[in-house]
Amino acid sequence: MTKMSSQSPKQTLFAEFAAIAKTLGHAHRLELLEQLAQGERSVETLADRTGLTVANASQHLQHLRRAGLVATRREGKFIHYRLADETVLDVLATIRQVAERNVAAVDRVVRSYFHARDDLEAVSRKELRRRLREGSVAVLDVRPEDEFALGHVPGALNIPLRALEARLAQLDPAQEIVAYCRGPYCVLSYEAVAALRAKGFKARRLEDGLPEWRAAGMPIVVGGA
Amino acid sequence: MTKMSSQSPKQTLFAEFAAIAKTLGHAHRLELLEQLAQGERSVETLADRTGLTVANASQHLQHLRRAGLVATRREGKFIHYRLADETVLDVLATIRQVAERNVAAVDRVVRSYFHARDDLEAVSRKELRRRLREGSVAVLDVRPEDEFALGHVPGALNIPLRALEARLAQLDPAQEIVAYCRGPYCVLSYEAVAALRAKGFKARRLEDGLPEWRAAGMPIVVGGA
DNA sequence: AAGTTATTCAATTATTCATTTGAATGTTCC
DNA sequence: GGAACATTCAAATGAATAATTGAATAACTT
Repeated sequence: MTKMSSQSPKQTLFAEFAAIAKTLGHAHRLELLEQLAQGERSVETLADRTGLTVANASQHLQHLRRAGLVATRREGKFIHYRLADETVLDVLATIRQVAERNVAAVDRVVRSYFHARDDLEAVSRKELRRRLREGSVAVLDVRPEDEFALGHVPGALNIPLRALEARLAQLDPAQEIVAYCRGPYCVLSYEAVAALRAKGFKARRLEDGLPEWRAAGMPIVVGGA
Repeated sequence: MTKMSSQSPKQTLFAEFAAIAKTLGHAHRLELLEQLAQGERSVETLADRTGLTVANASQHLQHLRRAGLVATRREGKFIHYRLADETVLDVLATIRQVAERNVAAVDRVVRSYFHARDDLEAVSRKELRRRLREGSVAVLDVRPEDEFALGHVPGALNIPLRALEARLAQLDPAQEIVAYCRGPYCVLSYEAVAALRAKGFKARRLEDGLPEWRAAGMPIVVGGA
């Protein structure tokens, strides 16, 4: 990265910025970062979640670490990776923004697969916080248990999407339900809302997902089910 | 980019995001974008400013265009490139932020070459706007004439850095001077401030540069010297 | 100390990328 | 129409990157 000492300071900086961008320039690494946005993770877990081999995940993670995007912590035989910084999420968010605005293909996918927009309008973070205080809403976290354990919205009930059908009895049909999952492009909460509505529940999505909730400084509870 | 139709929507999106990031992952392209942040430019001008051959600049520009980061407009024999969107600047800014926070090499360069921090504290945009209204300050644009012509702070005097020494007489020694140039890592204004101070002027830098001023919604004047 | 497990390293192969060169478009000007 | 110019294209080169494999570390367990 910093081989040439004979370049101007500006060129040095641009080379470093480029190195960061280049590191973000791979779908697998973005997936790893999305996972890490939920919380700390071991290499094996990450490999599992992203469908990569352990060796391959390890390589990509090291790439991310060299670029300063993630950090590690050893605990026994495990090495836990985490995002280096909240600003990493900001970069991802701005890239999304550029893509949604300027890449037709992205706009198309987002429109067709995600926001069946007019239909499933999302609840804003502020609105959810207000209604949590009032107690006028039930919050449903449809992510896997372990992600829930790493942090969730206070008072949220954790029912992973695949278990939802079987556990409908735990939900109060009288109260409106707000479902959330991993982030803006996580389909879990969309599917949860669709499933709940089919069963006659009043349900909506939270805008984005837990990492964005956390990043916005909203309250988080850490710990078991 | 969009070859596989057999992937999930999320994977499609991540692949598109990665394509954008990868496009940003080259120092030359970042330099081109920095130039474009000043305003529209022809290929030859861009090649000139960045020290690239025309063919090479053209290739990189097309790469940027394919990624949706820049747009073009033909005018006679010239093809003018411009940023596709203001959000492109946001991505660059967040990458800078991550780099300054998490890459030691960047922090080092920024500290040593740029903010001789405590010494040359920058004027905020808001403060400059206020003082412009009051008329309690002289604004100095030290970029080349053509960049000045593409847009500048109202009332700014344009003296490119290399002409500064010769044109000191145009400046009022009684009034404080605020100098600016292309952006956070443009050295021109640092050097201008240093030069002015050496001559006994009271001078400070504007934070960042013109593109950021513009992006913040501050007033801009377009047109000749 | 030997075995187990999590992660990384090193070496290999296939692929993609950056740059240069010279030719090809498309536009203006005469 | 033909010369002059700005830009792009196509092909070729060398360099960098991604994924796989099997071996090497490093920590825990017994």
